[in-house]
Formats: sequence, structure tokens, C-alpha cells
Amino acid sequence: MRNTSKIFKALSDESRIRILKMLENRPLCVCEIQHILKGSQPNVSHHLKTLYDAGLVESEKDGLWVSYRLPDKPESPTHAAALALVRKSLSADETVRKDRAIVASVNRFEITCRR
Amino acid sequence: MRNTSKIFKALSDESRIRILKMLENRPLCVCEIQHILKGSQPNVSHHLKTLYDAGLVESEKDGLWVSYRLPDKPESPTHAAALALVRKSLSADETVRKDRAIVASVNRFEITCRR
DNA sequence: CCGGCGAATTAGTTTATACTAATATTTTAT
DNA sequence: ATAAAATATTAGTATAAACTAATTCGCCGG
Repeated sequence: MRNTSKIFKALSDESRIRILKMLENRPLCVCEIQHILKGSQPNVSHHLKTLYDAGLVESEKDGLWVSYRLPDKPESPTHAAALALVRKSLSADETVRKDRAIVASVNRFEITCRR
Repeated sequence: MRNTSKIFKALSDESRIRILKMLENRPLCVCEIQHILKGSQPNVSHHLKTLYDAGLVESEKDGLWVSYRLPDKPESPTHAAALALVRKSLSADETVRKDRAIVASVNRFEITCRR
């Protein structure tokens, strides 16, 4: 039960839902997510850690960057169902649509990540 | 999005998940839930209010009691999907099993609700 | 009407979560 | 090696959620 409520806790923050919806487009590095959420870098890292600890994202080192993506193979049926629920929801949400429009038009080399 | 994250926030507490799993057996009044969760009455009322505000339970006055139940007709597809996810999960959880065994063997007239 | 019971609300306190600022780590380029 | 960039971690603070205790509300039977 601890595990399940951790999943829901991770999903109970709007920034983290926005991140998951962005990742439906494609894998993103931290600085791209930061650019779209307009939060501080440590704050974004913290949200990503929360999602990672809940088993809702995977990460991979990619040179200087760390790429985050939705799991290919969720670690449990509950994880799969939760991710499916998110996928089916909120695609019409205005913030989500704007976020994903930016995802589609940006790459990591065009943006500044420096504070 | 606010609405969706409210659903997840409501589901992110173990006591509230326990309540939902108990309600899969049958509608319950506050004092029955309190008897099983072993929490204070105001605490249980607060959890029920959180679930109610998120659209995850319905309530009905029943004389002196207030009966809570899972919604017959969830107010949105997201609500339905979230409730379905809970229904499919955790039925094997030890705490959930014990709770539901008590639900099956108790009625409101046999228990003491007084603090 | 009055007293008692179930439930809801309020107030106050504790605990957990989110954010900011500063620092550390890792990797790449010079 | 040194420096610079991307990310992670830590410390400290602000905000929100959960619990306890006390009070209030509403319904029912005398």
C-alpha cells in the first residue's frame, strides 16, 4: 500500500503531471523541462526525483545531459494503470497543450539553462 | 488539471485508500469506518470530506447516521478510471484484507462510536 | 422543549512537502 | 590540469496537510 500511495502522491502535484504529459511527446533533459516549467533547476530535479522514486519515469545519462522518459515497461500493473490514466487524461488541458507545443518546437541546444 | 491533481491528492493517503477499499464491500457510516481505522471521529470525517470533495465518494443521510458509498455514476471518465484503478489494486494487501474482514463481520449497532 | 447520539466544523499544533539559495558532482572541451 | 556546463544534493525557510481537542450542528426519542 505504501508503494501505491507513493504513486498517487507523485501524481498529486501539477508540475509533475505537466512533466509526464510532456514526456508523452518525447524524452526530455532536465534543462528542457526547466525551460518549459520556468522553475528553478533544483526544484525541477526534485520533482524528477519524486517521479523516479515512484517508478513513473526512467532516466539515462546522455553525455552532459540526463534524459528522462516514460518507462518502456512499468514495474507493476498498478504503475502501468496509473500511467495509462494520466495518458488518457488532460490532453485537452490548456497548460498541457501549451507545454507540449513548446516541446515540439524546442531542442536542448537552442535554450539557455544557466541560472 | 486542478481537478485531476485533487483526485490524486485524495488517493495519496493510506487511510483514504483503506476507506475506499472498505466501501467496495458495502456502504458504511462514519462510526463503522472510525471503528476500523481506529482514528478519531473528526479525523475520519476529515478524510471523508477530502474524498467527497474529490468526487470519490457519495454520502447520504440515514437517520442519525451518514452513509458513505462509492459513486454509482462517477462524475467524469477520470474519476471512473481512478476508482477502477483502486478497485483493481491492493485487494491482496494485508491491511486491506483485514479491514474488509472486519467490515464483513460488523454492523453499526454492535460497535461503540463514543470517544 | 430537552437530552443524547452521530457527524461536521473550528482552532491549535505537529509533521510533511515545496521552494530558494548555495554547494557539490560529473562530464566535456580547451 | 583547468574551466565551464548540466544535473544533483544539502540546508534553510515557507506553505500545506494531518492529527488532537473542543465545540457545534442536526436528528431523534422521551
